[in-house]
Amino acid sequence: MPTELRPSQALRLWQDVVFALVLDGERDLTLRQMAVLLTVYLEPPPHTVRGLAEKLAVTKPVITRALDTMGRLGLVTRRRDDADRRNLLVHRTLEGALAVERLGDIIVARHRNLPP
Amino acid sequence: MPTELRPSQALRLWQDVVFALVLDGERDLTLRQMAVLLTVYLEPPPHTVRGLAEKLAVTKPVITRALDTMGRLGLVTRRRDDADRRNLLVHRTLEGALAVERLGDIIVARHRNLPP
DNA sequence: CTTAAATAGTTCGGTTCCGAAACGATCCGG
DNA sequence: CCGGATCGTTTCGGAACCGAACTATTTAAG
Repeated sequence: MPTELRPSQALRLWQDVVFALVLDGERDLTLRQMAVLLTVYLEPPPHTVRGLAEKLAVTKPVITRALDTMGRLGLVTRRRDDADRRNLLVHRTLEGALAVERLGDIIVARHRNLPP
Repeated sequence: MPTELRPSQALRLWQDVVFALVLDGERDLTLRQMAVLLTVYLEPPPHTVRGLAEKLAVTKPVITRALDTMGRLGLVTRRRDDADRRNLLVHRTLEGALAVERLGDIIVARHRNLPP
């Protein structure tokens, strides 16, 4: 575990990363969309609409729309579950993995440059 | 400066905090709105619409609308500058300071609970 | 005094997002 | 089979947000 982070440092880190995301100009993901993206890439599969909706405490259409948007951006794909064809499994993509990796690098870099 | 943060830890931290914000149920602030809020509370005054727009590389209406929303939520107030009455100075509020403080505490707590 | 520049706000058409409800597709127990 | 339950999507009206262009107020320059 890293050493303790002071509140002022934590806020500075958060501000730096938020700024990096905003300034990047690219399409801003909603906080909810970001939560979906990180869940898909950080937690073990399978990921279903129902499961994501429960985890985020939001309605299912929110997940459907988030997947629409992120699918358009190439960050995830949807595939039917052959075992139970009602289910829809969310899969990772190379592009999505790279985007998440970039986010991780941004956070690490801003954390490294934090004032003492 | 805290010890180095690994990318996997950084992403887990980001996910934890985003989840805390999403689950809080309260109306989600946009990333841009969050950037404005943190700038007002972490950087020295004065803060003008023009200055915030330049810093975020967005148009002025974006700032005006963000201040509208945050003003409705009681997170900031606007006051005319008596020295130059074209300017509008963004001021902090008690409620806003508490909200930012809560965010800092969330980040610190999630950082502390990070797996090794 | 008059004109140009600067500042913040407003209007416009279009896009995205929201929750609730209705909908079709699929599975399962009897 | 078949009726109910489950799953994801779509539809609906309403709200928020966006950039571009325009307006109103105030300052500064000539």
